[in-house]
Amino acid sequence: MSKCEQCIIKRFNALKSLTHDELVKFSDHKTTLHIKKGENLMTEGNAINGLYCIRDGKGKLTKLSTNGKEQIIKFVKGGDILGQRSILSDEPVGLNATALEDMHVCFIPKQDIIDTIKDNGQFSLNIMKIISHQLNQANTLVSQMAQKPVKERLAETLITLEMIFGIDNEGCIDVVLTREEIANTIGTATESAIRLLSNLKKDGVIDLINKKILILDKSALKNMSEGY
Amino acid sequence: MSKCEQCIIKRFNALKSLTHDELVKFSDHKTTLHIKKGENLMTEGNAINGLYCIRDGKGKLTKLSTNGKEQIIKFVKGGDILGQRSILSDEPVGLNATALEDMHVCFIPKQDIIDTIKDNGQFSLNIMKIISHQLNQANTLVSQMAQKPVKERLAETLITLEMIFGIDNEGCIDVVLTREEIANTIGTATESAIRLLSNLKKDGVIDLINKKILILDKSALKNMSEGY
DNA sequence: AAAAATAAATGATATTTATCATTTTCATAA
DNA sequence: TTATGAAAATGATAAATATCATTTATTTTT
Repeated sequence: MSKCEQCIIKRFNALKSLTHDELVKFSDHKTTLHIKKGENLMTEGNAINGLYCIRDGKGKLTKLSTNGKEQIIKFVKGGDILGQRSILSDEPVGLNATALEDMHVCFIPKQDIIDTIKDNGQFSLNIMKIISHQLNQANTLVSQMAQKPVKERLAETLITLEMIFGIDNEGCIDVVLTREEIANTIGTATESAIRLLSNLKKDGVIDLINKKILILDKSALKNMSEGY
Repeated sequence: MSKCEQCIIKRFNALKSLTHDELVKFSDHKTTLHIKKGENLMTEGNAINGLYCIRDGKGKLTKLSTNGKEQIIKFVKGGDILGQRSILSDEPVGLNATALEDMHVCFIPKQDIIDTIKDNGQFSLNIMKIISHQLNQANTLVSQMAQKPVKERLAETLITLEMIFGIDNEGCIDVVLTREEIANTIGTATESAIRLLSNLKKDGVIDLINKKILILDKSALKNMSEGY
């Protein structure tokens, strides 16, 4: 099994501030999971007993609302860590984490994380920074969901998806989502999302290639996301 | 000027884990502010150089969306602390904090907070817990805003307001909000909020006494907030 | 490769919500 | 105290969005 000390992924997240000894400890205690597309890594309401570090693959973080609809709160990919919020607040997991494609994930036991937070001030601060940043993002999202019409939210979401997942060699946003998942991201009915996407294609703003989306006119999308 | 060591407010927030020496240091360095109704304590986009601890009074945390509308993200009151997210992530303030009524607020310089986070593991953990909890709340709010219709969001909001601010001696929710502020909380037009409140009154679920709201049938509201 | 299942697309319509216009109520200061 | 302005309320209408029904396309299974 590969070792944390040599793992390239850690350069991109809070684990970069770990000492060599801490990395060795993590490496000794970690387990590696293979999550297949559609499977859950974490489930809303469950207790969690460690931190997940995504090596590769893509996932969605969702919340089930009381009316049974799924809301996608955030997308994740290699380098992201999951579970820190729940570990720190000692609350159950607040979101479902589901694989959008096969994922490799390392699991580090809770006690190692807690110990390291106490010992390593820089690590502690990095984790705080991540959560603080996520809180800011979530607040922004609340405002957007509450104030922006569906069309603007879709435009915003397409830009965000390209930023998160980048583009493939055809220029398409490098993630495959169903229309339903797009609808659940912007908080609208699937049919509404389909119609708006069709309109964007008709207007030459995007193209729909196989299961992926190609942004043709990003500045048009940007304007649209701001209500112009 | 009163001293942090003797302040009763600190029992209700992260400051309760401070040592006597730390409290004395905070007390020596703190300044006390009097924020009048309508005035801003923090402004979105500005840098912040300390932590605010609310002694008394009530406030709203808002965000201005690109179309110029105000979204209320959260309400605050005595015992709450403000600015921790910005201090930790070293980012500008993400929200405006505005007094809903006159407030007394203590300001503790950033460096004292940072030093204490490094020295006092329990304080550090408490701050993390607060932010983690807020992140969970914000994620829930995203889902509610995106998935629930306006009527359900209003019902939810009324219950939340009563939980946060409690009731006065007439049984009314103990905060005065304009219709516009209620609309900006649930993310709808002022007229829509007014109409829904009038309907709730007509149906005997709430009463509108002076500038305050009295919840008459909480279980009806609860059902309504869940779509029944 | 055909059949079955799932996802995407489209149309018709209903419902929700916003906007604009006007009136009424309430608070505040000249 | 009345004049002035703001907030609240109400009506009429328009726009946005959801729902339901149906068709077409795409995957998956047999």
